[in-house]
Amino acid sequence: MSAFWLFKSEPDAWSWDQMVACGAAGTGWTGVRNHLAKKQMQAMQAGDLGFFYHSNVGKAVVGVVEVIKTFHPDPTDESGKFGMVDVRAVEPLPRPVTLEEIKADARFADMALVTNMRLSVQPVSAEHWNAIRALGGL
DNA sequence: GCCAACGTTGGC
DNA sequence: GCCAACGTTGGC
Repeated sequence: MSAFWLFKSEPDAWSWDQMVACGAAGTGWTGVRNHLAKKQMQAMQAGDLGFFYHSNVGKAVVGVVEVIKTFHPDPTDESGKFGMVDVRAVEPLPRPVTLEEIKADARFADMALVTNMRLSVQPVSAEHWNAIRALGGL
């Protein structure tokens, strides 16, 4: 059974539009320098789906991505300690789901986005996945 | 731009 | 191996 994830990115650094521009070939999710986030990526399988979340500017889930390559070295990591997965854009949410909405909804009280907001790559339960998709109009 | 939360580093 | 200092993230 495949799992669900959430990838955070500051749109100034890497935006959904840039993700879409990479097309089916996707791109490496570089730059993760956190061991807990690394652990999440090591658990990912090709075909797993994730939300693309814009932090800081927008603060909303804006799209769906698919993991297309499992954990492998991150060329931007000089220490060699971390790594990345490759992801591609699948589809945008017709209506972005904002952090404000997620925080206001009791269903998401135990979601990592709320309880551990600083984790940049996090797992999402099937319940949360379906609820946010529905809020986003998918 | 500020600051709280949290992770990491480095001295002991 | 502990813990204080420091750096970074990210909401506000």
